[in-house]
Amino acid sequence: MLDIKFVRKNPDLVKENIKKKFQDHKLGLVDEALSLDVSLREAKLEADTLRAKRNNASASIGTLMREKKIDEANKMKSEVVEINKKLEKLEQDEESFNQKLKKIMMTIPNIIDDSVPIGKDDSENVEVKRYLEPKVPSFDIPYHLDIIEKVNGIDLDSARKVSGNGFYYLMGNIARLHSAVISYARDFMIDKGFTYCIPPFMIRSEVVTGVMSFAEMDAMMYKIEGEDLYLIGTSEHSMIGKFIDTINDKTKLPYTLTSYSPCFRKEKGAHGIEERGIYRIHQFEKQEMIVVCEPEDSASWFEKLYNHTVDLFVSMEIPVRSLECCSGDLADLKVKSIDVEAWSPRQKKYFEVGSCSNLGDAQARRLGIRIKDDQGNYFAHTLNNTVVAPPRMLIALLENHLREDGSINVPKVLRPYMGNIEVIK
RNA sequence: GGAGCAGUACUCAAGCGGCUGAAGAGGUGCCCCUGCUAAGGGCAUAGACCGGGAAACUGGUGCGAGGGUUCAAAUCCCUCCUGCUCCGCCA
Repeated sequence: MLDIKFVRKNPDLVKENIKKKFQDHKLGLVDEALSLDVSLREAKLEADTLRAKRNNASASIGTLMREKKIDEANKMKSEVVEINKKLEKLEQDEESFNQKLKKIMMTIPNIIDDSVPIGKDDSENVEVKRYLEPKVPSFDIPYHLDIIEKVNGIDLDSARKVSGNGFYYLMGNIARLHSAVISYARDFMIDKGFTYCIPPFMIRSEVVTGVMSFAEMDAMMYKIEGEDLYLIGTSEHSMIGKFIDTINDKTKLPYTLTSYSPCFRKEKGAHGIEERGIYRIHQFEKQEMIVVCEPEDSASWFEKLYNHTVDLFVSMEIPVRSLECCSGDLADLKVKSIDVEAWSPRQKKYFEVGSCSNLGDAQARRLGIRIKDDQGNYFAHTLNNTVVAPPRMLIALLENHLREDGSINVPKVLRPYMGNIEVIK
């Protein structure tokens, strides 16, 4: 969400940015917002003047009553009643202008970073760099589910019976591998100086509507019946929620947090649940990182964040690449975004295992996350990035560490978390 | 989950319909006094958000949140949230 003052001063820049994102249908919104802004300020000025009159009149009624000048007081009272009648309409206008303006401002995209490549959709995303050589072994790599089933690592039949499609029982060493990845990722991030955090897994509707749009909410969030609570779709929800409406002491920044949580998603719409496997499911676990920092530091944090994910995967000997989101594929709130993709030797292509975003001050403005110094206060910048989401990343791990006999090599860094097992058979 | 009490500025706290945008105390800052220390005196100290104005300045909102009653709400009523105490129930 942009600052309306910024739009007032730079309408052309805002329009230019919309064009860069190939959302020309939104161009009209800029002028619409500006004219609503004018109407809103006019209504506000008029209403404020009336409110000032009312405050004065009410104060003098008090004085008159004390002096027992009842008649005069009653006369004033009826004046105030008149003012209130006029105000009623004006206040409605104020409210409706404000709502409309806010709604439009929510859909005007954030100004993207100059470095973001221009492109229409995800087909024009740009590979930034590859890490480790993407190898294809001489033997065939089976579908990930088959790999896991061969080592008795999953029970989908029971999960379907107990919870339905989109759930799984991870079993034995695969379950252990899953936990090992989470534990390793946690320690990896702690070593990078992040503060480990286990957040609430349910959040109030107030927070939900703060951190996402209604459409997203409908497509993703599970509601707890009879409670004003939703299961989180990612720990980012609780982690950013932690900072809603806060004024943060400049000296305490940056906040660099890494959080663990299960994630619950309806996955309604677009893709749906895959029939076979653990690529897209209703419940998974994720280690996340978020940063709340000074505006001038967000660009450098962005670089650090996605590189942490890259380093983590490289340390597990999984080839990855960084892929920059082009302008057209970039979500409206984001200034810049890079996906980390892992190599799939089966599909002979990379697939997404993490996503790193710099939101600039857009999220902070929307949620009221501010920084205070002796000059005053201003909006923080926020960033978030996946450290690792094991069920999905397990696909990459299994495919890249599969041996010809169907056993799975445990990456060295994970062995301490696996009772020093070297191979899963 | 039940019962009771509470939520006011950096902190504690008074106020319980108009004279309160908020007494008082502490803290903090500046100044004075004191050989040093302990102590004392004076002055200042609501941040935030949204408007208007070239500016000086000025209007509005704001006493946990949201509604309501009233000419007028920190103050009365309702809902919710949070904290504390007791009971119940549990890892």
